[in-house]
Amino acid sequence: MNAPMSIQSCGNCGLSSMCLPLALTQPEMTQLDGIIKKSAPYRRGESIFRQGDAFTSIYAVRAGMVKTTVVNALGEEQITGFYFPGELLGLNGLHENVYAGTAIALETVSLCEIPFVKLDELSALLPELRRQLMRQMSQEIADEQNMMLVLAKTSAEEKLGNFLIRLSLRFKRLGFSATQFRLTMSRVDIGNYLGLAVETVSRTLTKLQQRGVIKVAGKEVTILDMDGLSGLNRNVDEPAKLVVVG
Amino acid sequence: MNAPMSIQSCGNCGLSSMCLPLALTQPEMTQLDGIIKKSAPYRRGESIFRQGDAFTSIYAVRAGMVKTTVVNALGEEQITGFYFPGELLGLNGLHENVYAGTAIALETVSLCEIPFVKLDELSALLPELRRQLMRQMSQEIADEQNMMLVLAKTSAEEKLGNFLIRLSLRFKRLGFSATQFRLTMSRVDIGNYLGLAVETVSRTLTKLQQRGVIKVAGKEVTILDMDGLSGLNRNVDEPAKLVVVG
DNA sequence: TCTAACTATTGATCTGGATCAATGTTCGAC
DNA sequence: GTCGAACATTGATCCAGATCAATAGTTAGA
Repeated sequence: MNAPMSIQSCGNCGLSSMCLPLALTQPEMTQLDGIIKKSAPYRRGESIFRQGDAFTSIYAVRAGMVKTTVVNALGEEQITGFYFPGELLGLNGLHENVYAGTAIALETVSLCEIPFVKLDELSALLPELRRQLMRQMSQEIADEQNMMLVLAKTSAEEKLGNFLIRLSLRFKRLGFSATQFRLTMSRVDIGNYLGLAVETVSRTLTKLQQRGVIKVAGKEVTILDMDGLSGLNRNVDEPAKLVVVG
Repeated sequence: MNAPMSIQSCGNCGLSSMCLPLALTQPEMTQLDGIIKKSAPYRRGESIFRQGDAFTSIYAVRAGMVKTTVVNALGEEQITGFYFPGELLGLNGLHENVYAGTAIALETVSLCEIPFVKLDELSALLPELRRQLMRQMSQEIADEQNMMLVLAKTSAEEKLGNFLIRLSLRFKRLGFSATQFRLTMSRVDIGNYLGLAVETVSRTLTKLQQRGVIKVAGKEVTILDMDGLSGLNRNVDEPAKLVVVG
């Protein structure tokens, strides 16, 4: 009944720290303050940038959750990520000076905007900022490679299990409960992201609940058996077979 | 019968240009020369770095093709990319100072090695190097997001079509024929990369050949109908339906 | 040159998840 | 509150691609 609460965090995120764990001196921070702009809040469904737009800025999420998508020539859309407070949007835009995807607010979202021109100047002046930016890009590359593994290899159960665990870790990092949280995104979004039909997402969540691994009530999820969730595995019954044989 | 020819390129790749399209002044190039090391050749199957190894260097491919893989907790392996001359390896390692995947030579490969410590110093001194590195990272992020779309959404035919087209574009960029080339990697590797069983790769290639879109002879591939390949689409017959209705 | 071990193709069968269909639930706007 | 639209669940059926199986072809090494 309450307005849905967006993920508020970044309490430690002054503008000057760019939502990043940066160790800067006071003059450096002052320097950043003049450049990083706090954006007006975006509402649910609004786009922050669109695929093909001229690349102008990188954004750091301050509050709320954002999804990013890419569209191919056939018009098929794929969700490429969900972004939490403290994470960076637009890192795929430096390449051709055009955003390679679209970013859409899943709830009320506020951002820091870092104009790229300025960022380039600053990179030269603030080595720690440059390093942090590269680390974040590196992290994104690693994350996406792991996502490729999930998409290519796993069953519906494994995909959902992996998805919930990764959400859990990120809520935890933000200081929220790792075992109980709200799915900001719709089932359709989850399905799109994981390469599953909505119906399969629904069925699989039900199945996991029946098995006592999680509890689902609408958007509210509770993880009851973290090991069970992370151990999801095509061959769980193989050890049992061995017992029988013996 | 001949020893398989590795992809030789980077004729324009002096060590000092790091296999990258960099516009540097002469003193800058001299500076780079002292830092970038030309590696001894790696043989087919040898690893350049392994998942979990301490991150020391970024590598630029000079000749030959490399595959990268990630392994998850269950030991499932996923090929995350094939790397051509001029492309960079190890970009996912900056994050935690550990390589987040393994790189393996698919044929005889030679590399440039750029020690990261030095790279960090240089980034401050050579803005163009820093920008280029960031562009490459950005490119990799965008590529992987597109791969997520391919993995999540497309049929076996679309996957293979997309795969062949992307190979084609890269051969073209290296100055080779865009319509006739050799698949350096095995069918198993292709299947793993695209999330398909080997048998499906084989069958689908045969099907595409029967349809006259490509010609396959072992590892040798000829693209006969580029548009047919790129237009692979679940709903190709829908326009026809409309005609019938009218 | 021969052999053993990969690598690739082709066929037969099976199945997980897509698709189609119907119903139930939630939520924002009024 | 109540209406309509979007979102979610559940059931029935179907099919693309996995898996199992057998056969070729290719390649490295003795």
